[in-house]
Amino acid sequence: MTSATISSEIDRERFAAVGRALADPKRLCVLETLAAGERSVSELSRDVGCQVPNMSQHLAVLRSAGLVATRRDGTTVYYRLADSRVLETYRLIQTLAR
Amino acid sequence: MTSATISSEIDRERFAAVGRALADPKRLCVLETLAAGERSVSELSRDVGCQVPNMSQHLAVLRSAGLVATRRDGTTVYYRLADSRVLETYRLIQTLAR
DNA sequence: TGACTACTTGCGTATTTGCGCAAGTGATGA
DNA sequence: TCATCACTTGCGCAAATACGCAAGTAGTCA
Repeated sequence: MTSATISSEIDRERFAAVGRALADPKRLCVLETLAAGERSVSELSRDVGCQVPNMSQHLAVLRSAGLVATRRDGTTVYYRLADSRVLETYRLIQTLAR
Repeated sequence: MTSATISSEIDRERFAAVGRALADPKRLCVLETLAAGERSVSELSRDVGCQVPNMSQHLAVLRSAGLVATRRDGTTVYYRLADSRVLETYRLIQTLAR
């Protein structure tokens, strides 16, 4: 099939939320880091280069878009990619950006 | 390969521009419409349901992200999807949005 | 219970984005 | 050249977003 299914406005709003999650370089950096394995918030904060509260907010965006998942161990929260399609999508976007 | 390549900040900025282009429901509606074939600005404006200047701005975003291409015929500008990967990416995003 | 670590949330601010409306540009045809 | 159609650009405003900093919450351990 070459033609697209026409979505409802409500569905497009959800799809756009995924787009928004992918619309910030710091969040993309998070995805790249998580591709190597799960990381805590403070680790991500250090690797990406921003403050912990700011990282927490970025992670909330990724999380509510369903791109990352979490696991708690004691006081530490570990984030991971929610699905292999996340990286697949990001790679496609990379090839798309000329 | 499962691990991701770490990009430069400059590259991630370009990738994020693609994300931003995909971050608005009206622009996603444009992509769905263009999946059926090229359309003029006024046609898109009518189909998507917004004013022509607004559509022109949305198209500029999609264009500068490299997602759509144009062809001029007289006074009419026809827009089309720039690449089959655009729709491929959008479909992946659709499956990703739970 | 109290101190500590790890993270989240609230708040104020600067920047960006989407939109409507008006004005500008560019190609066509009388 | 002038009028017209199709589109783009400029401008002002409201809403959304990213950020830093302060405060709050949650789990652990003495």
